[in-house]
Amino acid sequence: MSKEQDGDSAQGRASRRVSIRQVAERAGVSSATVSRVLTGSANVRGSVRDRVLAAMQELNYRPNRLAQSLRRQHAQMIGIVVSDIENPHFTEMVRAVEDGAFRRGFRVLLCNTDEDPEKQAAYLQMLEAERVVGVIVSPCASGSEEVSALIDSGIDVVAFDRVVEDPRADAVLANNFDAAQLATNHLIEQGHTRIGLVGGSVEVATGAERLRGYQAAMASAGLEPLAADGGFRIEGGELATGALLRAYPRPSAIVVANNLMTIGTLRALRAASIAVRTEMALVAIDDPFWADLVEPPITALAQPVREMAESALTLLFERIENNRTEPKRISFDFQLTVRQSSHSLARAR
Amino acid sequence: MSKEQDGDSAQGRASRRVSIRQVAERAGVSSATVSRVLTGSANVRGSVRDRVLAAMQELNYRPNRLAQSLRRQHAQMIGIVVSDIENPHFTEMVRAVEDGAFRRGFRVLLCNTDEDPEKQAAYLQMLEAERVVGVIVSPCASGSEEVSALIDSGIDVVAFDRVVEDPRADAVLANNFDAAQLATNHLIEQGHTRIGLVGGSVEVATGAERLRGYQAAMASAGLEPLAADGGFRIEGGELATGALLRAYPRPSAIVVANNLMTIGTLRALRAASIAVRTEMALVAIDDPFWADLVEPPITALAQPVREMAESALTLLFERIENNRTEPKRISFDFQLTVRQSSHSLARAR
DNA sequence: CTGAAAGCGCTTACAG
DNA sequence: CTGAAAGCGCTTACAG
Repeated sequence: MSKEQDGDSAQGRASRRVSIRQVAERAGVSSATVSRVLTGSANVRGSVRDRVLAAMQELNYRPNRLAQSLRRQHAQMIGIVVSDIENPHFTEMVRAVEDGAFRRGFRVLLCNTDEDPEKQAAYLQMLEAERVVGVIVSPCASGSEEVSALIDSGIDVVAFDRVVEDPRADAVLANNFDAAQLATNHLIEQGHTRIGLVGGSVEVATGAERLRGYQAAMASAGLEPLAADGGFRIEGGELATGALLRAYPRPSAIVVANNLMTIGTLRALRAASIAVRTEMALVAIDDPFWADLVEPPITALAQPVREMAESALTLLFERIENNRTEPKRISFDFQLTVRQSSHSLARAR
Repeated sequence: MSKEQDGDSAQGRASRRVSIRQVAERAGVSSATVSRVLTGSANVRGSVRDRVLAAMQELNYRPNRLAQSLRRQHAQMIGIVVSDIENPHFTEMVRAVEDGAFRRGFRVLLCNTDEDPEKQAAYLQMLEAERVVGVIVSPCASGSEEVSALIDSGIDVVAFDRVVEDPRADAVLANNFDAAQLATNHLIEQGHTRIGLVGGSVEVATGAERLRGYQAAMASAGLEPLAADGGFRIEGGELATGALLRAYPRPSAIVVANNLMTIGTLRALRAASIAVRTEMALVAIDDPFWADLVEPPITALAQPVREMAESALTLLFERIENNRTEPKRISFDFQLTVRQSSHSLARAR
């Protein structure tokens, strides 16, 4: 009822938005004062403040972020650029980033690139036009130009998973080389000698590093490497696994370089009626939630994605709020969880 | 090199942004004209247009979305409000929405509510302040006030999965009653008579509808219903399954009302050393990508999430671009995929 | 087809 | 502590 009494009651679609000005009028102060109580930046006399607050309430005032942002020269937003949010690795990362951003009063603009350099470029430029304060990006090949433009224009960027060329950016990385080496060594310790790799794209840094870690482990054990490229995707993993199965002698164990390809590998194995564990040992890099749901549960190397995401946010806000400028790079270790898919060859017999 | 020649070469962090004004000066036209070539809204003489374009190029001009949006009174953005993007159902939905929004030149603001009414309220108000053009929301209990405020202020909303109270909103729904009924009937046809339900929260419409569908199927077969509330979450599903297992006589089949709870059910069954299929038949509502990865593969009812998301976008843009005002409501059927987890009782013996 | 001018709704030195 | 005023970078009637 009280709502309806207001002179210019706001109902229906085309209702006039109430701005700082009408609040000021009703409270009998200047719009500058209203703005001051809004931002809490300057001191305002208690009684005046109360009048303003009351006026806001009565008029159902909502600040206009667009105006605030234009005035402040940036939006209270960060951009997240990932290749595909349907990859559980990024789903988790995005979830953690969203959470931390919300707590800090920032919104999140979601950008999927599909590993497409053009889409990435479009999104990066868009983020610049949108004047976000920062972006967390897991860059696909190239795109270094747009990243530099972003930084040039004063937007902070932290690279996630993969480095960007611009040395001014921060980076949160995982020790991919170590992970692949660890995975491979684990299988070697179980007595395997014919160990294949379903690897990711070597054009992507993570793919190349995981390949090298695998190769290093094989080399120092005096074993012959056997790698196929699965391009980090489900179908690729399926095809790559098929290729490994056709090798002679057929490997007795496989390291799979990410969670998506692991799905492909499981499919290929099922299609070929090859039993995981008894006929083919498996270690997966990435430890998605379904790794212990499948039968047998999969031995996996987990990245501390949540921690990594929080670290990325921390890095970002150190720049935004504390004006840090010297770039930082943080690396995280994977953690091996041994489940049933990687067995000792001895015991399997 | 040519970049460096510009009088006020823009380098380093604090570089002055180039605006429409400097472009206008360099091209020897008014800023109005620059704006016109920018928007493409009005005709501009060819030669003038070329001069402007050239000036933009030379100065590396980037339009300021913040200013555009303030002037136009809305941001080229839509908001997506879901309970949790880590639920594969929403992951897929968000992915599809992002895709369609990008194609239409819109950005996506991601909002996770965690089913928390306060967080949802905060996000809904934020979306209003941000002046997005529309929001797709899978609302948690309540929140109807903020939704109405959104619509009052001219922002279009379409409800996803669950209806909102405000009759002005569009809705994209799934036939939850039918799905649960179908799932239950499938198990009845296999000869099961003791069929439990791991249900979702009844405060949520989808939870209540799925429960009713289950109850209807049981009733018309003259069977006694046995339902436990799993709250649509993994742990809840685990607990609810535990409760069903303690019932006497123990059910020989379970319908699980969403994908998260199915994970919980699988865990509970494993913990109790009860074999899926031979000792406990299973039908899951939702068909996540891992449903055919587990052993045995799970019989599941899939929602056409992608289609539903596209439908939601279509609805939204009908309002935004074609000014449709009468509300629409679209329903989608689930599709049953029979896999190995639901067996005929006869054959199992 | 083009320009001068007003204005979107805020914030923030600058005075007092 | 408070107000008048300028300005963030655009767009869009209004004239011509």
